[in-house]
Amino acid sequence: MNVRDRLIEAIEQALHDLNVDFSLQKIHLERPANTDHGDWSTNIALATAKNLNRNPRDLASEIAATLEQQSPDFVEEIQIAGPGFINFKLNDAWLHEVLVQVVTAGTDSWAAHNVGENQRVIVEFVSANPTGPLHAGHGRGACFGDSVARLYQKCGYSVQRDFYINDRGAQMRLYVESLSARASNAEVPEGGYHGEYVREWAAEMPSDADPFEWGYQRALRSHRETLEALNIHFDNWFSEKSMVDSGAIESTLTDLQEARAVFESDGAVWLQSTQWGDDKDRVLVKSDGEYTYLLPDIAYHRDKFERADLLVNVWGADHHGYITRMHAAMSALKHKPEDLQIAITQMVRLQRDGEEVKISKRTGDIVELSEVIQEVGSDAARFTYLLLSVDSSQNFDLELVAQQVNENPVFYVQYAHARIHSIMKKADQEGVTLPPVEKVNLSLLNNPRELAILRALQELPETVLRSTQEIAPHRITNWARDFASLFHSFYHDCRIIGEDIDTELTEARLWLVEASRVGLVVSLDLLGVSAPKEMWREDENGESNG
RNA sequence: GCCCCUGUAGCUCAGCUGGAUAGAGCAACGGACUUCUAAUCCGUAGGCCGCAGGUUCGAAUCCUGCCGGGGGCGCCA
Repeated sequence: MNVRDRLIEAIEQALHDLNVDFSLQKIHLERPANTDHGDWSTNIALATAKNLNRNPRDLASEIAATLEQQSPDFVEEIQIAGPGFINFKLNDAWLHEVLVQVVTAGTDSWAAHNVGENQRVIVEFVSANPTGPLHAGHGRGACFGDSVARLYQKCGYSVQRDFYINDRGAQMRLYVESLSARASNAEVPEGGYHGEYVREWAAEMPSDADPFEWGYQRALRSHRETLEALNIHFDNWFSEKSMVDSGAIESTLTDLQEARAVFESDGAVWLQSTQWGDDKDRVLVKSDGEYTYLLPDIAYHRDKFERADLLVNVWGADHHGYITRMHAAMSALKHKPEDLQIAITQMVRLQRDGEEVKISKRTGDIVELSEVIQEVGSDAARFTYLLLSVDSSQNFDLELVAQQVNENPVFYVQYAHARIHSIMKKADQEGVTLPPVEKVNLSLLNNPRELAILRALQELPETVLRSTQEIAPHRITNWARDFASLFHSFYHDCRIIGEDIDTELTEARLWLVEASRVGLVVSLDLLGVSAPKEMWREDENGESNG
């Protein structure tokens, strides 16, 4: 049992002994921001005092006194502070235990959880129309979705990544017509696609090719290549058209009819989504007999629920209005709305040197995602996309993100990892043999820099869990950046290898370095960012000075 | 008009399942290389947390209203 759970248990016991009813309260144990307030703190006295009609500080004192009597050996001091907080100062040994736990778990297991219990999750993201290249905005959804999938995996879920392809309907038709028109030097149809890429692709298209099939494959290849450049791989590319052929769309409609969720009016078939809180009913089949986008999408979600227990969708801000109707449709099909989680990503504005970039210099169109990756690199693109909460709109400055400068945190974090490998290499060169961690005197690690690293590592599992629950990978990005900072400070203050460093201390610090490596690798992996073993800055002449 | 996101240091943003003195990066200023990579570190300065009420022992955080920014409100996808 870890320290936190043991503390909670001790508190519960104390409350029990005092006959304090805390059934309404969960015992909240947190690490105070200010280390003067101890290693752990609880507000339980504040939270329960009111119902008991007691003074919180008095209650806190009683709880503390009871705790003192049965206090676990690792507790060094218990203090009452402020309006009634109970603060625990722990022996540093608890952090040395953390070190052992981290290196024992290693990069595969540290911060991993079982909460998923192998439940199946489908994360659906990007799902761009196969009518043209991905643009910079798709990049955010792509990196976010992939990182969310990694988080679910880390939490013990069985994860699949889905890409839904709208390969039928009006948009697809217009795209194919535009492609054919360009191929034969005809006019692009009304409402068609005018982008430069249509010209380029039309020029590639063999004269005997079927424009629909060829155009579809060409767009898909473009998506796939761009996503692979970000190291994003989908398990399923799910075709909308395939559901027409398989009859899945028709049987979905039947299911909805049997659920009494649809009605006919004005020659159209409607989903009575107002039954489930929508502000109006929605058309499923138009009066001309065509499906709207909604019905195939419902059929697709029905299919996903056959393959998974939990669905996570990543949608752009322009789709937020569809959440209610999709939840309504799932409710009609007897699924729990909370089993369909929908994350909305806000807009991305591309900039260069602070100026908004609307148009690609190369194509004259919207800037393609592939151009962004080419300009800044995959690691910087991913880290930057994942730096902010997706609830905030993002200014993505190409100039800044491409630069290997201080303002760009991705290199700062990666550099911490590179430094670790430098240390390992040095240790190797110096012929240091590192004994197993149980044989090393970890109590020598008492420098505030060293202890700060262990505190942060201790927090990573909880950060991972929260990131997953909140579908918020930016928490990991921020953890990684803060952690890199702690590591750089430690590195600066604590020499690890040298003639004037005691062998025992070298050993303890090397294990701390290894634990740090675990933390960095775990967090970078959740972000899909590489952990390089070496990094050399290029000088002005573009030459490596390493 | 209705719905969603958002407003925190000069800039970009964390913090928002209520907690103690509101944090980080960058920019500014001042320091630190004989070292395992100075792509680093240390320090200083910088705040009516959009505004006004409310709930609470306690509000950046929750509720209501208002103001500003972005997005969405089709038998389009």
